[in-house]
Amino acid sequence: MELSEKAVPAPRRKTGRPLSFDRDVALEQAMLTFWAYGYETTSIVDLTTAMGVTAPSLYTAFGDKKRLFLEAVARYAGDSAAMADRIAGAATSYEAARNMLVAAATAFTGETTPKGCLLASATASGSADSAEVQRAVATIRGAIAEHLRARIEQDIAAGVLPPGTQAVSMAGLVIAVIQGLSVLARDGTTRAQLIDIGSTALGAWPRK
Amino acid sequence: MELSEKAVPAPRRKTGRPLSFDRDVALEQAMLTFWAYGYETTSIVDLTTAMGVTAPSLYTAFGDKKRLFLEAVARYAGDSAAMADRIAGAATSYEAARNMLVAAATAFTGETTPKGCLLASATASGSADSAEVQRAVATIRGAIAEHLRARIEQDIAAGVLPPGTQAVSMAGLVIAVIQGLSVLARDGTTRAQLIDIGSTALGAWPRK
DNA sequence: GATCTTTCGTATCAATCGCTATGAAAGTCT
DNA sequence: AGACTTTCATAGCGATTGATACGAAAGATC
Repeated sequence: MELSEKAVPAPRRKTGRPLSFDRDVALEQAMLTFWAYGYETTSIVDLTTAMGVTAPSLYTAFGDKKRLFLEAVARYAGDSAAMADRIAGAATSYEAARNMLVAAATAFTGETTPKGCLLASATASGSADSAEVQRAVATIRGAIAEHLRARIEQDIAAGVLPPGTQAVSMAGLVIAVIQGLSVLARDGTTRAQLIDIGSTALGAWPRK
Repeated sequence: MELSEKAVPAPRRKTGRPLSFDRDVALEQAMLTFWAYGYETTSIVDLTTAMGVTAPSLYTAFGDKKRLFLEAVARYAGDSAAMADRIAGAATSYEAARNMLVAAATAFTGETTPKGCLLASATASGSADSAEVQRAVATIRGAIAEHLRARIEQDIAAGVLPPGTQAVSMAGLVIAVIQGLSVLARDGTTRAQLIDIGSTALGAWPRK
């Protein structure tokens, strides 16, 4: 379960002038800004304004824009990792999928957070500069899909799901629907409608 | 069936020096560039390079970046409008949905076109500047969903689908899966896998 | 051919992009 | 206290952003 690799939060020297701001709070604000505007379309000024920090402080504390984004994604995925934990903990893969879909629909329509999914909204670009960013979010999606796939295989082996069940396709469907819900959430679709769509998707779940 | 409002291609004066380039070809290249890089992350230089046109020519022929994008989207949606036509023409709403999903999975993994969906990749940003762009692509998604919903209602009335069928949720699911397939296509998922996921989603279709 | 209209290529515009040089300030260390 | 280390705020770096001013060039109209 290493979705976020902890990314070495900071060396934290023993001497020198201490940070005048709360690093975690600033990172949280950066995450929300990236969540709202995406990676390339979030400017350093946007970040420094939201974080309440000057540009040099941002760079000394987080490296550069890309590393700040990756750290923000790791924090965001930390919440997703908790969701991934629920995959293993769920009674069945069906319930795991249902929990994921409902959690996604709820998170994507939060009132104190931007609409949609940070991972889905991160990159609209295929530029070489943001290739690493694209890989990072794709890796997280792949990891979540892999966890769900393994949980489905487990149900197949246990006889909860029919032998012919396509675990990869089922897991892929859940991920696709979740990312699709993010798009619809940005379009203004309500939480109730998103949950209905997620519930409808579960109709594709094989029954024994 | 007015998905793309034709957007007034150009006034086309009778006098003056004629365009030295093919406007349709240039628009096609602009569409492909936006498709690959998104709206905000596509620069004017990117466009002029791909279109083989200088910046002043681009502005005199297409207005500004936003109008060029909207016209490019209208052209892209023209292909989607053909897909929407197939909704009405399909024997059942199930086959309409199946055709849409397969067509999407195929288009999103084309070898001569960028990966994913232009509409899904257009905006990663919620900035005020691109609000109109976001509304435009959302409107197209809504129009396609509405066509499919109407086709589903038609099947319900004809007794092809059970009376309790949630047409809005079913149509929303198809749109969500299609937009999700775009994300997965960008991640590198193969065409075969995308088609499998689309086929799996159809398992949610109500049976009489 | 003269005139008019429009597009052409060249050379930019101000604004913003991500990022940093610089020296003063604020701490911890011996 | 004095030396050392790191962050602070100010100011600005070169590069790129979307969009144009300008005059020459190319065609239609008379």
